[in-house]
Amino acid sequence: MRMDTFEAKTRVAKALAHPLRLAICEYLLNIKEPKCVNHLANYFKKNQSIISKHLSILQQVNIVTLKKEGTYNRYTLSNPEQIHCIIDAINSIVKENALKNSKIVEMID
Amino acid sequence: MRMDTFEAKTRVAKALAHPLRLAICEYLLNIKEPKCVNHLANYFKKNQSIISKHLSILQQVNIVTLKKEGTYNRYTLSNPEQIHCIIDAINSIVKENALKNSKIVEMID
DNA sequence: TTGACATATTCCAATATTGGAATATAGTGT
DNA sequence: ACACTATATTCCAATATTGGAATATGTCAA
Repeated sequence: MRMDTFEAKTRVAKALAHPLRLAICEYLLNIKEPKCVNHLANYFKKNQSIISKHLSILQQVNIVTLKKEGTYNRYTLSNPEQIHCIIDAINSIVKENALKNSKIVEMID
Repeated sequence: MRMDTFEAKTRVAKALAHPLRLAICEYLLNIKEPKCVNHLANYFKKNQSIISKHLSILQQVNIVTLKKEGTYNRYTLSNPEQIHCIIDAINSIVKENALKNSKIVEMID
């Protein structure tokens, strides 16, 4: 198995592996509209520079696309279907884990 | 938006965000059989301790399940369908990026 | 019990990621 | 040119992740 193939895949996975970046992706997925840095900063109650940096990380692996409109930089998901698949799958795993843990708690009680 | 929800999701995403762990998942997905640490160590040409540690990380978020058989610890994917979705989606994004980059190279030529 | 094998864990140094503050860049209107 | 707004980037200290070596645990069979 060639490991170098996995470097590119890992870059994408890493880009998603941060709570704020994952939240931004889920938000952009639901809102279905390009959103600017300031809007996201207000929405997530974070510094503009933090949001900008995280968007840059997402953009580097083409999870997100930037469209400039005047002074506004509006970001959208580049591949909404794929991001949808990933987020759904992750949510499903997390839900199953929560369910499993609650059953373990029942056994202890 | 509640950020604490994303902590659990991020744990899963982080577990996948490593070239060897992603490769292990893809391998287990294709092989469809529980594999032991030693087998994976040989296959990926890595130390037993490295493989064991990465499997432990995958197990902590229930990406992988351990079945003990004598001295052998055999690991399988806990949620093959979801992992399949995630890996397919990541591969699709990576492929699209490669295509896009090759087109940019064409434009330069 | 002892040895052999399979696996897990601990410790540690190197490296990577992170957030915050400050600074830089860029566009728009006056 | 200037101020104003939106965004990006740089620098830095704190924290997290990593691989490798050594060590510990666990199982079986002689």
